[in-house]
Amino acid sequence: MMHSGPAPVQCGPKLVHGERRARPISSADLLSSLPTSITKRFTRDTEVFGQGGSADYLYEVRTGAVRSYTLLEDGRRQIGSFFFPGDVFGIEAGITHQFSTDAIVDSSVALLKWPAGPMAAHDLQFVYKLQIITAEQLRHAQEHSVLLGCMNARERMATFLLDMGRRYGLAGDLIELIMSRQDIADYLGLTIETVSRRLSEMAESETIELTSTRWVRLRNLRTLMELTQ
Amino acid sequence: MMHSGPAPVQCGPKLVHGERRARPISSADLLSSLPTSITKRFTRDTEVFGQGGSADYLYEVRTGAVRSYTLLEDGRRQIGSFFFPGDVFGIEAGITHQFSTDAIVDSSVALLKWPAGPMAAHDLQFVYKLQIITAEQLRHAQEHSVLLGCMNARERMATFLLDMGRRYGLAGDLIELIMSRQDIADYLGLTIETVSRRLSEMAESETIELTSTRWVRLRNLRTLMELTQ
DNA sequence: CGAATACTTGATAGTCCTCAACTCAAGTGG
DNA sequence: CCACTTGAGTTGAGGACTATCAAGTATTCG
Repeated sequence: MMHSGPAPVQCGPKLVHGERRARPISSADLLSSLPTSITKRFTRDTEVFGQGGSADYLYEVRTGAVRSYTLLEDGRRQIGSFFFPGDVFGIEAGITHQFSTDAIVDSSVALLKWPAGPMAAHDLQFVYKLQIITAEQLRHAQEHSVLLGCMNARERMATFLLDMGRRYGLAGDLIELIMSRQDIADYLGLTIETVSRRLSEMAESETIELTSTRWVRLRNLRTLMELTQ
Repeated sequence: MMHSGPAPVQCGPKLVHGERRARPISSADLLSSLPTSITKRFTRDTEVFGQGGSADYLYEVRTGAVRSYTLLEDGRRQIGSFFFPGDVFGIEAGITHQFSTDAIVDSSVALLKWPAGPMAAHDLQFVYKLQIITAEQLRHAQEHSVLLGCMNARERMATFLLDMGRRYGLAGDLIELIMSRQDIADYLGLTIETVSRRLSEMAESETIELTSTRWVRLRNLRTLMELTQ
C-alpha cells in the first residue's frame, strides 16, 4: 500500500475521474487590496511566527519563500506547505498558531492585523475571500495527505517536482528548488537520503536533469506524470 | 524518520510547547440554525456525494457516520476524515467535489443548498461560521499530515484511538470503532494487517482491551498518550 | 583557499507490506 | 436449530522499500 505497487512499468496512482490534483494556492489578492497591511523583511531561516504564538496577523509572501511546519519534541518535523509570492498563510481556527513558519530565503512578507474581536470583520468581501483561500489550503492539505498516505518515494518526488514546476517554474522545463533537500524530505515524509537517491535515479533514467543541486530540468514530463496523475 | 525512533521505551512524538493536537471538528451549528436545510437518509456504504460531482450543498451529519476519501485509479484509497453527528462536511474551494463521501453505517445527513452564485451569501454570520469550520478542518488535515508523515504504525494507532475516544467515546474508557479495519487502515496510511497487528500488540501489553472487534477499552491512557502527546 | 555545510552514495537493518492460511462472526436456508 | 456460506478479522512467513549509519564528494561562505 505504502511501499506500493508492481515495481516494473507501474503506471502511477491516478485519480478516478481523471482529475488533476495539485495547483497553486492562489491569494485572490487578499492583503494587497487592503490599506492596513505593512511589509516586513525576514532573513533566511528566521521565524515569521511560531507554534503557540497568538494569531494576530494574516501574512502574504511578497518575495522569497516560506515554509510552515510542525515540530515534534524529538526533532521530527513535518512541513505542511511551502509558500511563494502571492500565497497567503497564517490562517488559524483558534487564537494561537498551530504551526511554525520561517523564511527559506531572505523574504519580504505583508502583514495584516486581524480586525479586533470576533465578527469585527464586517467586510463581507474580506471574509468571503478569506473563506476561498482557507478552502484552497484545505484542499492542498487533503491532497498532501494522499501523497503521504498512499504514495511511495518515487511517486512523491515526481508529484513534488511537477507541483513545484507549476508554482515556482522558470523557463518552462527548468525549475529552481529553492529549499534544501532536508526541507523536501520533511515535506514528503522521507529522509534526505531517499530524496537524494530518487532524484539521482530520475536523472539516471533521463526523466530529469540535475543542472545543479538547486536546479532541475524536467526532461520527460510524460514519465513524471505517469507517476502522479 | 518514518519508521522511527529508539524502539525500547520510546517516549513518543511530542509537540514542542507541549500542546494537544487532535480535537473534535465542531460544527458551530451551522446548518441546524438555518431553515433551508433538509434531511436525507443514507444506508450503509452508499455515497453521499462523489469526487467530481458539483458542490451544490453543504452537509452535516445528524446520526451515523460518514467517511471522506480520495480514490486512485489503481484502487488505493486515502480516507481524509471521519465525520460524526454534528460535523459539517462538503466544503470545497471550487465548484466540484475534490473527494468522495459515503455513509459508514445507516446515517441521516442534513443538506443545505449553497446560496446561488458567488457572493450571494449575504449573511455575514453564515460566511463567518463557515470560515471557522473550514479553518478547523484545515487544522485537522494538517495534524493528519503530521501523523502520516512522521509517525510509525504504533504511534498512528495510539493517536487514532485517543482521537476516537474524544470524538465518539462512550462510557469513559470504552469506545466503539464504528468503521472497519480497512477504513482505519486507509485513514492511517497502513494496511489492514498492520492495523490488526498493532491492536493485538496493544491488547497483549494491556494498553487496551479488545472487548469485541468493534469495541475497545482503553486500559492505560498514559501509555497511549506517551505514544502521541 | 580552507572550513563548514550540504549533498550523494554505499552497506546494512528494520518496519511495514504482501501473500497465504486460519479463525471468527453473522446471515441464510434447509 | 444447525450445517453452510460469506465476509471480516487475525496470525504467520517472507520480501520489499525505506531508514539508519557511515563515508565520501561537492558547494558555500568567510
